[in-house]
Amino acid sequence: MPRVRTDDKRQRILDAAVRVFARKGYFASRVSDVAKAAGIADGTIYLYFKNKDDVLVSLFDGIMSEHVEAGRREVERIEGAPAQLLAVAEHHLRLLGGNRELAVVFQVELRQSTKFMARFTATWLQDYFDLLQTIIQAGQREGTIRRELRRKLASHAFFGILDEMVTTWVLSPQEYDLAQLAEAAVDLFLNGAAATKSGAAPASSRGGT
Amino acid sequence: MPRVRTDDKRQRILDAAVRVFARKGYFASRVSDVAKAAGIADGTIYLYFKNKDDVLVSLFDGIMSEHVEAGRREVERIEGAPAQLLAVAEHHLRLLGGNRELAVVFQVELRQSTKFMARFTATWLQDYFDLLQTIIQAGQREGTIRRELRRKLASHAFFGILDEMVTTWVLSPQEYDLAQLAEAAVDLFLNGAAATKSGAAPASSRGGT
Amino acid sequence: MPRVRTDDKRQRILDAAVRVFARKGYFASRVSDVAKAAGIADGTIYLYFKNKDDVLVSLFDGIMSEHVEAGRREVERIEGAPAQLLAVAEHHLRLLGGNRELAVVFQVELRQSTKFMARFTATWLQDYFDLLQTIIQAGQREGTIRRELRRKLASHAFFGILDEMVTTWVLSPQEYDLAQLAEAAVDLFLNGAAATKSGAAPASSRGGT
Amino acid sequence: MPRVRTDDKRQRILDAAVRVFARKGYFASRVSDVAKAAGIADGTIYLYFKNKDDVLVSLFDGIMSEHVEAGRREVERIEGAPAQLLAVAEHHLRLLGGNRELAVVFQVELRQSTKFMARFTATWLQDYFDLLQTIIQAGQREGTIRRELRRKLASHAFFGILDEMVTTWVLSPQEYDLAQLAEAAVDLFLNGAAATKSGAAPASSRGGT
DNA sequence: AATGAATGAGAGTTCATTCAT
DNA sequence: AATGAATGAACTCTCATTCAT
Repeated sequence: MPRVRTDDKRQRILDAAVRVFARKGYFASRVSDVAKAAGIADGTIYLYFKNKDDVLVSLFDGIMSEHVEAGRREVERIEGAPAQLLAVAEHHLRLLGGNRELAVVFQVELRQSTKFMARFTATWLQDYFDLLQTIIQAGQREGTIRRELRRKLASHAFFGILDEMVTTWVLSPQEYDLAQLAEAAVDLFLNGAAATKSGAAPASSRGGT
Repeated sequence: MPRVRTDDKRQRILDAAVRVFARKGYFASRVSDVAKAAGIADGTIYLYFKNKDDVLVSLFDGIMSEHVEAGRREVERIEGAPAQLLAVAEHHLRLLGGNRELAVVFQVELRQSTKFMARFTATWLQDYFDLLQTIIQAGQREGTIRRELRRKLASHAFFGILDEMVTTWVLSPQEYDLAQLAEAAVDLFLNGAAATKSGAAPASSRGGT
Repeated sequence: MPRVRTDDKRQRILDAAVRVFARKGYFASRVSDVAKAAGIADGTIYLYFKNKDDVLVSLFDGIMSEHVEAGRREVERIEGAPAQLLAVAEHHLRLLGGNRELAVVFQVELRQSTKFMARFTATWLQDYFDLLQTIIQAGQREGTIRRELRRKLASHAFFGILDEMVTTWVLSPQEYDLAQLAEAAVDLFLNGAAATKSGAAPASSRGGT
Repeated sequence: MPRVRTDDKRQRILDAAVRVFARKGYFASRVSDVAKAAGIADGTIYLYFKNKDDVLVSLFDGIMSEHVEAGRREVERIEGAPAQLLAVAEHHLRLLGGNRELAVVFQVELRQSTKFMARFTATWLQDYFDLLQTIIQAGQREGTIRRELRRKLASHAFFGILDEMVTTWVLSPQEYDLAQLAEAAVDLFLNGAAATKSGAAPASSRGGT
């Protein structure tokens, strides 16, 4: 029992942090706010995290490692780049669309600080891009994605579409289902990247129409 | 004459604040950073502003009062809701699109804190919505906007379209001209609100499809 | 039997404390440092000591009680104040000269804080002075020590000579044998306190000879 | 007036720090203790010093730079290594012998921590040794100090004699005049370093032999 | 009106101590 | 008896704000 508690409590702190950070912003949140929200003493946080920054960073790390890992499992389970991209998109949008507070922290707090963003980009985001590039490369081999496409650019574009959808959803007062946009995201991406071109130019529809 | 010098310095502080806040974020910025950027002593800021919060709030107040006032003048000058909305949209997008740092503060910093958001929403945003509702109401009278439309909802939708465009532009690494999207914004709004229905369902057009 | 194990652990903690305190200083040492050095859990220390201060104080108490007790036994066993003083000096110098870390704690850490010094002076040091005064009084009776000498002053002087020898040794980078200075210390003391005066100038003999 | 205050206040903080550190030890002293003793607010200390450590270090720096500088001036003013060494010794012993609290901090607190000692040794102590070595070298040229003597070793020995005298004085309950030991110190040093060995007549060495 | 030295409340963090196991 | 996770008081340091000049 005393050993099991550990992971439990770490998670309780992270859950509390998401709630507090989403509500007041990272800077305005005090460590004691998080502690109170987690129902523990201030000092206890420092048994599980190096400092306040580490709480935020660990939050990202945990979510991202889980997300990237889930993505990798899907890729092995599913055949074909389009279906794989759909799985990734659904996971991405369901993850954040299922927890508005988490999404707020990811889309708003994370971007706030060069410090966090740099650390985040250097680690998990890179892993995510690697996963996407693996899928795209396979798609190029199997003929579902244009061969001449630069993989790095394409992976960023795909991420950008998803990311923007989440940001829009976060900042929007409307309560629509984010996960349902997964198909639209993949469609948008493939309508510019699929080996067989359609006539539609999806890029122009976004950000302005 | 002493009034002019005074307002001059007040403005210099606000300009400095926009730069500093945009770069480091409101919380991470120290009052002394703003003072240094404005080329004045720390204490001088308190001759023009009640406190640090007041600097940020005054910033929003200044921009918004000017913006809303300009909008009102346009409404009197221009005939027809569609043209009026276009004027408002152009002004909105030109204002923020012409000063990325100001846009960062408006789109990111302002949203950070419930405290600021609440105050902002209660005052200038309400004035802005009132202006939009006046236009919409006139449009309903003149027959260019659907009569059964709830005005409050419609004004928020119009603001939302513009706001999301700005946020996207702020967060985007691309350097496109924001003001040029004004027509698209009005078109999007009217394609769902115009008295003569088109086949498009606005909800589906948004979010990426 | 359970008492033996108990005392065993108490001693292990004290030994660990000497090492840790000597290396990092009392204030910079954490209780957990001592616990780790003793190979036990943090909380276990509190089964044997009231608090951190008590560890340091008990350390002094243990050493001093043993030292004073040994001194008393010598006094009963040996005849004549000069020989008794020599025995005490040898014990004092061998005790600390045989354990540099212990000496560091005694000479440096103990002096650090008025709090410790006061407690120490009030108890064991007083016992030590009492022992010395008993010897001196006997010496005065037997005619080996000057009768008009104020006993309190003399006991402090004797202690001072030894103490300073230890401090010098602790702070010195040289690795000489401290116990060998016992004779010199007694000689120095008696050369100023002996009933029959010699012509030696004590000042020149000091500093180690 | 507002400008002059600056150095004044810095000095007041240092003076207060000497008193507080000498009484309670560096670690046990709180920044607020120093502030209170200096009659200022806690935060004010940080206008003059980087942090608590910096107060202690600055204290050493100030005293030592003054001391070394004074030593250099004496060396230029006085002829002959023996007289120069005497001047340095007198200055050293008068400086610390004139302020017991300062001496406590120098002899006890400074030694406590490798951190401080290392910084101190690397800067001012090195300057002090350089000064001593310059004197010794000149003495070797003029024939008052043995030519084959290693200068580094000799400078350390001289410093060691003075330093130990101060430590003894600090730890001693007696209230003797420390500065009066300067002659004895130089005599002790030259009785092992002088080119022509005398029979230890301190008075004669004074003249420059 | 302007300054900037001074303030002190409050932040993050440490660590001696407790207590359920 | 022993543990070590949890506690929270107390520390150092920051920085928004004040006010004598």
